[in-house]
Amino acid sequence: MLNNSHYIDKLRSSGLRPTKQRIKICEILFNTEKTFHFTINDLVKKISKATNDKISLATVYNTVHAFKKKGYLKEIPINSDQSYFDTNTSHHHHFYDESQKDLIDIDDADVEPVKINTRIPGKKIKSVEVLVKVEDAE
Amino acid sequence: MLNNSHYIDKLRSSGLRPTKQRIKICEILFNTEKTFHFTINDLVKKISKATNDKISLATVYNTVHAFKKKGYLKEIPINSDQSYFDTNTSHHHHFYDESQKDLIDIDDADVEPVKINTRIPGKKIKSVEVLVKVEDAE
DNA sequence: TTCTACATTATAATAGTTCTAAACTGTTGA
DNA sequence: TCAACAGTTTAGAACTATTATAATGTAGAA
Repeated sequence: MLNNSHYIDKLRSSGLRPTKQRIKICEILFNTEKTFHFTINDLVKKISKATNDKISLATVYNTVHAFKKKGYLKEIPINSDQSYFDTNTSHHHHFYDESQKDLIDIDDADVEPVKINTRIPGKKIKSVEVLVKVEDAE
Repeated sequence: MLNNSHYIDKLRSSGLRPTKQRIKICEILFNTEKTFHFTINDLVKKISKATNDKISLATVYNTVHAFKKKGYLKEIPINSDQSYFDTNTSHHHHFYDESQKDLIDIDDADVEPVKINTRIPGKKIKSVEVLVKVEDAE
């Protein structure tokens, strides 16, 4: 059994009740050193590997959306049949290998800051995402 | 009646048979001075406004995908419940107003070229897309 | 004109996601 | 401690965008 008090505090402090489902999902998403990308489907598989108490699909969706809203997850804009999420919420961009359907972080040091020299009146910038699509070089 | 020989040539030269459905869709997509963004649903509505001969949904999907493949349309990577396409195939980026679900072109002159100082071995870059999400400034 | 490969069509199927409404649970405060 | 309530979970239905199917139609070549 892991020490979950950290997650309990984290959840409670952001106004989310620390239910056992949410704590379990926190463990799966945030207990690793390395951050990673996942789809809902990936997460469901991880959950069923990690525990015998199954978590309903609706709860997985609810939780992922709640975590996204609280800033614990980021959604990555890709055209795909499913949504990709990232446990790395720090500023960074992505490669997307369409043939392999593989998402790869780009170290922020490897990207010159993107300068947008125009604004939309009455709007403020929420995020700037760069997606670099790659394919096999022949 | 418009002069469609241009579209007929365009279609034929790219190996697509110039059917009346494809020509009609060309008229709707490419007859305007200004380029624009659309979803499949938007396009279906435009078609039903523009003509009495309805075009089946499957054909609309087929045609949009064929046009995309030929480079007449670009798909814009956004997380959304539906895909967005752009009749502007030149290099440029986008603002996305999530509250209004509104996509806005960013003039390429207003964006400093995005420099990616890393590569994935064996892969070549296919596209670099910047998506700037905005929200209402309070 | 006839043939054939390509296109269109209506409809069914699929898949990701959201909704619903009932059961359950964490939290608060008496 | 316990009742009460709001927030949460759940199974399954519903929804929606998209793709597949298979029959019919059509453009283009011979």
